[in-house]
Formats: sequence, structure tokens, C-alpha cells
Amino acid sequence: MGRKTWFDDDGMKKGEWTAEEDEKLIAYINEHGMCDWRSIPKRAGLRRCGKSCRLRWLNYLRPGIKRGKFTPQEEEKIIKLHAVLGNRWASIAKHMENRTDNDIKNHWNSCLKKKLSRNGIDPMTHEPINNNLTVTTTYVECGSSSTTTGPTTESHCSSAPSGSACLLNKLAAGISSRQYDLNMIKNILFDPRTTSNYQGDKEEAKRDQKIGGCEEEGDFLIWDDEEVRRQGRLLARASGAVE
DNA sequence: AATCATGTCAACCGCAGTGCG
DNA sequence: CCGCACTGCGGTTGACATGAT
Repeated sequence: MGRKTWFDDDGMKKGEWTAEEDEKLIAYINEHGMCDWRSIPKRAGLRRCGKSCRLRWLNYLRPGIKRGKFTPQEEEKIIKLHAVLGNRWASIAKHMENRTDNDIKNHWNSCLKKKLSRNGIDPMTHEPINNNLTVTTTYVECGSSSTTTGPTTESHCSSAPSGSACLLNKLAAGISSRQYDLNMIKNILFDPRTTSNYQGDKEEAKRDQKIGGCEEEGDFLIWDDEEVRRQGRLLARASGAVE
């Protein structure tokens, strides 16, 4: 697969990598490690730009990368993580066993997004697409995951905002009014009790727990400080209250 | 068998963030 | 504080594979 090979104006090779190029890059990084991607291609004897080398290494050549089909468990985890993190594939990848962000992104765009849509879930908001529909929230057909069938409630988008929407509103309001510092944000984001306080009703709480991963799932609720700071910055910017 | 639609995946591009002089 | 260089990330593209008609 991949793309045809060509050379750009600077004489840099583009497109598909050959086995020989792979070997050169692996050999160089094994010997010298990853330092200064810009200079690596020169030193490794490759006519590639540093960016291309970095991408090739991180997405393909790096040891321990898991390739091939995603298991139902992995798919479910991606959906849950996406409900919390959105299209932040690098962050999602950090919580997945040896999967690259590119791999996850590809699988989401080509497969999971469609599966959710087919099941009546908006892949971006993780909300039911049509409130009048009976929604079957089976996330992966091939998996053994839970299936909850039932009519959706009117309250979803109109009268009562979803739990995650309420949570975001609260965070944004807190930041803009400078009520919250980062630790508070962290607490709100990670404390399932806090989150559940903002559920519209019991059904929704159940659904949000399933989709948003607010169960005891300690595996992905571990969010590093850098992540939290970034979230804070984004929210602060969005609410026009940048320090 | 041919054609079309869809899925998969590697790779590129552009932008934002960060560090440094 | 500013500008530049570099890195990392997300969106998108393009080519091949596979399944359906």
C-alpha cells in the first residue's frame, strides 16, 4: 500500500519506504538513539526529511508496535476514550497497548465511526442521533459488549444537557470566573461521583458511564498533569479567560 | 469476469506548541 | 518580547485489497 515514490524540489524522497531505507533507519536509531530528527536522515544516509523519518519510526518501525486487527475490547476502549478525549488520538494512544495514534485514528475513521452511526450514536458527541429512535447501544457488533436497548428520552438535548456537556459547562464557567485551579479541574474530571452529579437522569447516567468510561475504569482515568494543563488551557481559551 | 463500493493503512501536509537565542 | 527552528499532532489523501453486484 502507501504512495508512489517521488522526489520533491529539494531532492527529498517522498512516498513509500523501501526495506533498505527501513533497515538504515532502524540501524541508525538502534545505535544512536532518537535525537534531532532533522539530522538523522543525513547521518543515516537517507534522502528523507526528518519528519518523514520520525513518522516512519513511530508508526511502523518502533519496537513493540501492535499491528493488525483491533480486538472488541480495544474497540470498546477506543470508543470510551474518544467520548472523554475527543479526536485527540495521541492522548488516546497513550492509553492503548502499543497502538499508534495513526492506527487508532485510521480505525476510528474507517470503522468505528460508521459502527456508532449505524447504531444511532453520533460519533462526535456520543449522543443518540435521533431522540425518537429506539437506540441499540451495542458498540461493536463483533464484540461481547453490553447491549442496552430502549427508547431514548426527550431530555437528552433539549431540557437537560448531558452529563458530559454539563461537566464541560461547569469547568468552563469555573475557569472563566477563576474559581477553579488545575487541581480542582483534575478532581472534577476524575471523580466519578462529581461526574454523576451532573447526569440528567438515571438512564443517562448509565449510558454516560458506559460510553464516557466513568465506571471504575482506572485504566484510562489516569491522566497526567501535562494532559490536565492542556485541557485547562483549551477550556480557558474557549471561555476567553486566558490568564 | 468486470465494475463499483467500501475498507484498510501508510504517508503527507499544515498548524500549533515549545524552546532557545 | 520577538522571531526562528524544531517537534508533535490531527486531518487528509492516495493506493491497494476485498467484497458486493
